[in-house]
Amino acid sequence: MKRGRCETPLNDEKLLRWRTDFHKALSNPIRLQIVESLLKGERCQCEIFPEIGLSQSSVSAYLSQLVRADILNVRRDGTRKLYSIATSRIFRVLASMHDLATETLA
Amino acid sequence: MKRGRCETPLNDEKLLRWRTDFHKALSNPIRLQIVESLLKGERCQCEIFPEIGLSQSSVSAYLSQLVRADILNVRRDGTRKLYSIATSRIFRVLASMHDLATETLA
DNA sequence: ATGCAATATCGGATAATCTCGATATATAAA
DNA sequence: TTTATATATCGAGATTATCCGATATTGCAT
Repeated sequence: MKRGRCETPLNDEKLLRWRTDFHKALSNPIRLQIVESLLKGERCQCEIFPEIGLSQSSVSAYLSQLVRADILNVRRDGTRKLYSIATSRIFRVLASMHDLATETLA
Repeated sequence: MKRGRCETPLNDEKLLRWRTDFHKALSNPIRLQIVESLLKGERCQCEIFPEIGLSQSSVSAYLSQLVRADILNVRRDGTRKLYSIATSRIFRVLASMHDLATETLA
């Protein structure tokens, strides 16, 4: 009985959790702004947090949260950490969300 | 200086708020389940809340929240209230979110 | 090793969310 | 008008989120 190449068929519970965690991560204006500020490319925390206007510790925690939600990637660059949007699929969802918002508010 | 048919050009602040409110509304497993249960069509609260397994008052509040976030529509039908997904654009966003989740977890 | 700059973590204060039971309101029917 | 059903609102306790300053850690250069 072939069912595709997935051994453990996608658990609905896990799927639901992942989706709510995704939404929770973007349910805060600061975090959404951080993500939006990465649409044009990779940036380090040291660039992000002064322009956000929140303490370094808060922005650090927010960035970790966004990474845990699979929304951002991190990589080291010497003493810094560079953050970027995890996958092109995230771009697509963000774009469709922006469209939904503008059309709904229009 | 023509700028399209929108008098007050879309305020970024309002847009950001709407988007975070949208995500917040879907950041709870119960609320996401409620929305998903409406994918097949309109239903009343009296159908929804027993299968959700939460108190009537909680589900009532959640439904109002989803309406306020422009995710659901309501209409009266006698003593009941029928809820449905607000627009087809919501369907599209939900579908793209489902795809993102399954692909990310795969 | 020492110092510096970037990032992470901890403890805590305040605010928001979740959820309930109890109660109030609204609609329709008898 | 009274009753029954569906929905809404209130008050409260438990949990979680938000944010900070202080402190720890990490990696690089000197």
